Amino acid sequence: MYNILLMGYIIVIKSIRNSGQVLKLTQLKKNTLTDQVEDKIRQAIINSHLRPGDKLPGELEFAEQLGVSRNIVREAISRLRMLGVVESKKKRGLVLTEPEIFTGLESIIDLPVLSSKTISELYDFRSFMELGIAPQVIDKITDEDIQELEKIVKEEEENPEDYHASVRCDILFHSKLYKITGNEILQKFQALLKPHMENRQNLFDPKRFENDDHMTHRDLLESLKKRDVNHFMKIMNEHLNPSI
Amino acid sequence: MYNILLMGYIIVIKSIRNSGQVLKLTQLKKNTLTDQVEDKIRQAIINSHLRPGDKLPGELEFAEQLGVSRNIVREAISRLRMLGVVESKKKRGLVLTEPEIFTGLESIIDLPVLSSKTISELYDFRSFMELGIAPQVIDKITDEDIQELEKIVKEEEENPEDYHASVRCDILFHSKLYKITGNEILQKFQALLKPHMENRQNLFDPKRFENDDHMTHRDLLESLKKRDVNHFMKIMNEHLNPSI
DNA sequence: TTAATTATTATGTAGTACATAATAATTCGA
DNA sequence: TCGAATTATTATGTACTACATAATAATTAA
Repeated sequence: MYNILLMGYIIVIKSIRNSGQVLKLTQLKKNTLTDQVEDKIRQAIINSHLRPGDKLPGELEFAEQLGVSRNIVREAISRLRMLGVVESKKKRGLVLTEPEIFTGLESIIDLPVLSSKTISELYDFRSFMELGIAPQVIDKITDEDIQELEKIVKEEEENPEDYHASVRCDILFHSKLYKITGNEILQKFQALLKPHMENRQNLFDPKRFENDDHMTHRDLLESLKKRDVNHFMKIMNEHLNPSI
Repeated sequence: MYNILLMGYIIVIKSIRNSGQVLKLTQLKKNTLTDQVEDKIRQAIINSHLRPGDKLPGELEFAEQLGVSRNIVREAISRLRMLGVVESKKKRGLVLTEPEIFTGLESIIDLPVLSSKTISELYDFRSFMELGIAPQVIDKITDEDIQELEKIVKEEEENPEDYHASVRCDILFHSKLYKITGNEILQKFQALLKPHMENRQNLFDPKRFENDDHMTHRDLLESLKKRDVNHFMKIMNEHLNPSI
């Protein structure tokens, strides 16, 4: 498989019959100059083993070296700046920075462009983690953490009829578990999905509360007190997937 | 707390003493025009309830309406285009599209800008999921899946000394589990981290293989055959966290 | 010597110009 | 009259120029 450049298009040729037959063009993908320059700059960063804080060439230098207008270079850099990969200040030029890992996700999550399937998968994704953190939670949980969880559960138990309180406590309870792991990426991810969750009741399926033998936050908390991983995973699974 | 606009700066005033004292400027944050326009366009998309496939105003219309140069608008749109939120074709203008959810993450993951802490947390993040998918795996696994896993495990067992084969089989085995869940976001995420994992042996800690009573892929497979969630979670946890 | 002032320079923004491609409008031929 | 071919139109893609702005470097003045 190789590529040829033709009339501004990059034609990806996956297979060519040598027996005199016609070319088979399976994919046709146009890269704008901006795309190419963005890639070049990214490659330059990788190849030069730059680290956050290091200085990059100026816009004009990029433009000259790549033979494109400063305009194009600015568009490319603008993307990297949005992602938090570089910062640019007047006179000082470009400086490599450490980005927030979910900056890109954050900037699309609130747009009405994600399919319901994707949203649904995101929720599952989150549910996976909720269970998966069990060992870390058991490993790291302190007595203070348990006291805090106790408070949340008590507030929930005192308002058995208040739906909104239930939702709030649910989020509080699980957020606290995230926090116990100490994993900041996890917490960022959860914070990103939070606004969505609060608008979607279907996550907090009322059926879960109708069933008498479903696992409540109280059950989870009591299990946590035992500090038994396997037991906690079992209860958490039954809490998250009451139908199983 | 409120903001004022002064000489191109947005000055965030957090507190003002009324007793005749001077202003206290706690934060000074400059938003470039491009940042603002990008935000405007994103807000426009949200407020207009546009869906993928819908058409957006042209660059010039944005520029006129916002009172900025076309240059600025192009930079802002360029960012959205990179994220896969919009596509722009000549004459047709801008069209809203559904982005890949991890496009942003994908474009920074290979850059040498992430701290070792972040990388480490990412791996933990992945480890959480590896365990968290257990219920879905048990729920959805077919006999064919088990046969396929059997093949992978056998290949691993036939090359007990080959380190690279071990790593490859490890990835194959767990990737297969991801696939069984059917969650595409999960698979994308895993694919994103794969190149990193292959370069980092510390993930495949040799200690795991030194210990005689650690849980192997064979153990995981045999547990899967029983289709017992709790047992599988237990084994998976011991496989992932042999020290515990 | 140090503080104040003045260049210098790279980014930020504006504006013009033209190429290009996709669509719309028009013309031409049967 | 209809359909095909041609031409016009229009929005994006790229280039270039110009100037404001801010941060640094260089210079001058006390």
